[in-house]
Amino acid sequence: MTLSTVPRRDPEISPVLVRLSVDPVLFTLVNDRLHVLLRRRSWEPFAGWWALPGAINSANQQLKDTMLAELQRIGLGDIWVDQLKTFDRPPQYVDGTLAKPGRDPRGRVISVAYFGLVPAHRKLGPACDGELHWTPLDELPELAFDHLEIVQYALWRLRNKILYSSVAFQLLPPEFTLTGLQKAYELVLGENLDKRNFRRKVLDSGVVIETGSHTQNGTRRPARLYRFADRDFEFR
Amino acid sequence: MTLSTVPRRDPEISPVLVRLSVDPVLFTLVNDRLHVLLRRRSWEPFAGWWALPGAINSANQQLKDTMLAELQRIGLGDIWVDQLKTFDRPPQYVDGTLAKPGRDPRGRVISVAYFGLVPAHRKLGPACDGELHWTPLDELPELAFDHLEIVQYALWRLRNKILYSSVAFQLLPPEFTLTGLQKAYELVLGENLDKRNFRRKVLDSGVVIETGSHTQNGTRRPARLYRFADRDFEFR
DNA sequence: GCAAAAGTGTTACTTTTACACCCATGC
DNA sequence: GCATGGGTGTAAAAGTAACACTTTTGC
Repeated sequence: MTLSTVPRRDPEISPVLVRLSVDPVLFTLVNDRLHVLLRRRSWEPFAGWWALPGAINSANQQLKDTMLAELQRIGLGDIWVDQLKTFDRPPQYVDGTLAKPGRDPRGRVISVAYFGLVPAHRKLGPACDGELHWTPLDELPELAFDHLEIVQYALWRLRNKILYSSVAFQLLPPEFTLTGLQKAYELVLGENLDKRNFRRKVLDSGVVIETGSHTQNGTRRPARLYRFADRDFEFR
Repeated sequence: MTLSTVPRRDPEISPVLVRLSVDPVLFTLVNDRLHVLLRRRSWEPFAGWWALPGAINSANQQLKDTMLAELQRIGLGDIWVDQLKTFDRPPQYVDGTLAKPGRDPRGRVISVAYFGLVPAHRKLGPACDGELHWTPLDELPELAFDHLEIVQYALWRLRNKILYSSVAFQLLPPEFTLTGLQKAYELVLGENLDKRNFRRKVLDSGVVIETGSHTQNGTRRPARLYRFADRDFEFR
C-alpha cells in the first residue's frame, strides 16, 4: 500500500450501510453449574440454531437502550451488565462476488456484545417459555454466527473480573450464605477454594454485612445470611 | 413501556444508516512524561480543535483494518494496539427536532475506540508534520467530540493492564535499560517505585534477557541493555 | 575529584496457604 | 443417634515493602 492513496480527510458524509446487533452474554448459576442464556432461533438465518438472545439496533436508539429493551422483554431489566467487545468480520468480495463470508450471512452486521449476571434462581419473564434456555457452559451446542467466540470471550472476562471486583455478588440473591458466595467464586473460576481462608478474606474485607437472619427452609443446620455491602472487593 | 410492543423477531432487513469511526488512543513516553497523540482538525465539525487521529470506516472494511490503514499512514503500522470500547451517544429527537445533541453534531456516529502504545523516540511518518502532535496527558487541551472521555478511559485501562500483563514493553525500544523500564511503569502508574525491588522482580521473572551490550553514547556510567523475552509478566 | 546515574542485600512485615475438628439441626 | 452442611484457628511459607551505600563513567 502507498500511503498517499489514503485520504487525509473524513470521507464524504455518506453513511455506510451497517446493521448493528447487540448481543448480551448472560450468566447465572443453576444446580452448581455456570449457565449461559441461549435463544432458539425460529427464523433465518440459522433457523433452529441456538444463539445469544440479541437484538438489532434501530436508528437513533442507543446501543445500550436496545439491549435494555431486550432484557426487559425477558424480565431481566434490572440486572448488572457491562460492555464486552465489538465483533466485526465483514464478508469479503472479489470482483463483486463473495470471496469469504463474514460473521453474518446477511452481510455486514457488527455485534456489540455485552455480558451480564443474573442472580441464581431468578425467573425469566412469561413471554419466553420455550424460546430461551439456560445452558450449562460445558454442554454448549453449536452456536449460530460467531456466538461461541463471543461466549468464550465473555467467560474469560468474567473470570478475570471476578478476581478484582465485586461482580460475583450479582450472581446471588440479595441475601445469601457465605457458602453460596464461595460456590459462586468456585463455579466461575473453575477451581475449589479453602473454606476457612475464603471466609476470613470476605469477612475481614467488610464486603458483606450480616443480616441477623438464617436459612430455615433447609434440612440441616441453619446458615447465617449476609448481604452485599456495595463495596469494592478484590479476591486476589 | 409495555413489553408486547417489542418485536420478537429481527426487524426487517433494512440496515440502519450509521457511520462508524475508529479512534485510536496512542500513548508514548517523551521527556519522562506520558503523552497522547492528537490531530488538529482543519475541517468541520470542530475545525481547529484537537481530536484523536481517527478515521471513518468505509463499507466492507473491517474496523481493525480501517485503523491499521490510518496507523500506516502516520508511520505506525506495526505497533501494539487493542480494542478499547465502543462509544455511542446518538442525538435525541422529539417531534422531529433535536432535543439533545449526540456525541457528533453530524448525527449518529459510533466510535469504536482502540488504544495502542508507541515505543519511546519513535518518529512519525513524514506526511504528518504540523497535523499530529504528542501532547502530555496532564496538559490536554479541550478535545473535540467525546474524545476526552475516551482518552481518560484508555488511560484507566492502560494503568490496569500494565499491572497484569507485559504491555509496558511496547512503550520501549527493542533494547532498553532497567531504569528505562522502571520509568515506563512509574510514568504510566503515576507513582514512584523502589529501584531494588523493581529490578529483583523483573530479573527473577525472566521477562527480560540481557543483551550483553551497554549504553555508551551517554555521559555517565554505561547501563546494561536488555530485551523483552516475549513472556507474560504480572507486575502486581 | 566530583557529579550523575548504575548497580547491589538484608530485614521486618504482610499475605497466602495448608490443614481438622466440633456444632446445630432434621430426620 | 446419625447424617449433613455450618462454622472456627494456627503455623509455615511466600511475597512485599522499606531502606543506603558503592561503582563506573564523563567532564
